[in-house]
Amino acid sequence: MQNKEIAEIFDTLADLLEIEGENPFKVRAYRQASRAIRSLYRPLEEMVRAGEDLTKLPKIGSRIAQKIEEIVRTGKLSKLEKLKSRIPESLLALLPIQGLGPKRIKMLYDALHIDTKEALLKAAKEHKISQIKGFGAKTEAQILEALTMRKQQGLRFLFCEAEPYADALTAYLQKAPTLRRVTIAGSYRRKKETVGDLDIVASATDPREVIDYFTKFEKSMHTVLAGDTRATIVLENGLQVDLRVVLEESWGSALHYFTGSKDHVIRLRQEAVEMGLKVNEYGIYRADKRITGESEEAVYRSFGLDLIPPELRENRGEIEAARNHTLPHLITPNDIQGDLHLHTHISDGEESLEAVARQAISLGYRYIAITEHSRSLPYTKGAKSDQLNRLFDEIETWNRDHDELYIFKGAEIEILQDGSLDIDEAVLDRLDLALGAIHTHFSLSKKSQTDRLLKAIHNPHINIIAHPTGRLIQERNAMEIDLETIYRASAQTNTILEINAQPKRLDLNEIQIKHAKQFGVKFSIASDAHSTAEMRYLKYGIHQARRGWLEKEDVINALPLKELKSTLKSVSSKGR
DNA sequence: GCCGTTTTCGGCCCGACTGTTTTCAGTCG
Repeated sequence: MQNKEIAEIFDTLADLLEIEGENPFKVRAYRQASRAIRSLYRPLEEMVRAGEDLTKLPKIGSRIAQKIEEIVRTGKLSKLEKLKSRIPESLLALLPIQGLGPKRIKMLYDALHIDTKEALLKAAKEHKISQIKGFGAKTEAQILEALTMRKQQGLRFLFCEAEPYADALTAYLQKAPTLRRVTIAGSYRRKKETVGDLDIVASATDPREVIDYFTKFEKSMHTVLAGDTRATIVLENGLQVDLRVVLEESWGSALHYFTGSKDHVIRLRQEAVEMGLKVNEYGIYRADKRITGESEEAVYRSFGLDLIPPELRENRGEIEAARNHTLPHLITPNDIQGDLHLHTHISDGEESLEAVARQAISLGYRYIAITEHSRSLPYTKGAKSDQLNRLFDEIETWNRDHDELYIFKGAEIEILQDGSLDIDEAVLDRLDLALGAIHTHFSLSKKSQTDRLLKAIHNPHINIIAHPTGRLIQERNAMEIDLETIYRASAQTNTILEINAQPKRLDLNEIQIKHAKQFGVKFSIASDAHSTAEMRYLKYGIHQARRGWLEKEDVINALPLKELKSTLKSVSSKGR
């Protein structure tokens, strides 16, 4: 039982209890516990087995600790099972529908026994919903419409999918009448790997004018709501966009509030209450007197905190660090000196060595590594030894003729099921840099998978473990691995862990990165590009690294060429 | 159900918008 699954049980419990009408604070306690569990480094299963005191964890008290123990022991939670016998679990599918919350779902169920989307659709079409007390024709129409929207399916967009729309909206809004400033806030500003919607904050002398202008955006399909200071539209691709417009004096407070995360903001508001202050999106107030709110710096300063970068605002220790002036100096794109995971048309890439090298130069890199797949993978068109040898000759020629960019002779070597490497010894000897990677057998037992990776980590030829957990966002779960063991072994052998920047991978994730760093692990942020265009993906890896609290010193491809070369040598002398 | 240098009881962030209310509940962020 993974932490994620335990967290899901508490989410389900919270949702069903809320529909049943349970005390909202109790419901929230379960949700907070769920979020806390998702942020944990260590598997709860392991902690329970070791008899550790779970109530030491934030948001976990004695009652929830007992429930976690029950879940780990039996795989189920009897309280939830009993609840399901009173309320059909299928009602949960109705919660994401815009405009439907727990109260109305309960009313629909009590009045018409609606317990599925299909039943809801049928009732709406037959105009039965508008006849229920508390519902009307507009609500019925709204439900019908919401049933066809993407958001109600609970789907999130990859950051890079939202990006072009974010850019287009920013450019569009900059021309809005009376506008002063505009910024995309929310999870997009925090650089999360996926975003549920776009939150935009603007300041203007006449907010209403900006709202009107916003709803006329050409890619808007539908206006969900539009008031004096707020509006919501849905774009052609189903992406929902919320705009909030404030006066210039509230810019900082509004930006802070709409950047979130929710946990971060609530935490600060709780502290505000203790300090006798009130915080809302318009400013910070003592009694009824407004103290500040014009900038984010000022907002944090009024709490005695340093400015916290958006990527860290998750209530995972950043507030304490800001108070102690120990926030990390996060790595920036300018720190990156090169990209250590790249493909050309020799394996499954699209372009030539020359094209990749030229692109690297235009990106300002000092070095790159070409890392073709080793032979065993049919779908990745693994390179044969003679092909690799010719490629390496070509690289050596390049390095002889060019000073501006150094190319490492690399390979992405398949780690076989037993942990051995799928590559010819002769090729191995010519490599400057070897990535070890897993592309098959994702569902081995935790023990076998961990042993498989450990063997590769201890292999003196392997410098970097590429996309260590194998997850694909919204497609494939991370492999079951004992990550602490992997971090410890990586640190001990100076084996680098990759932060793979492919938008669907972003592997390791931010929680794993932050945890691994505590073990002394070093990282490579790499694009894994299969075309020159994809080389720009590296920035998504930087997002992830920043969310994982990484500094320049944690990242080997922020090193100058000479130091990187000696670092790679020290890796291949591991275990000797 | 969690939490605690004012507390082991009594709090729990705060506000906008909509529809169906006849003064506000529900939903959302």
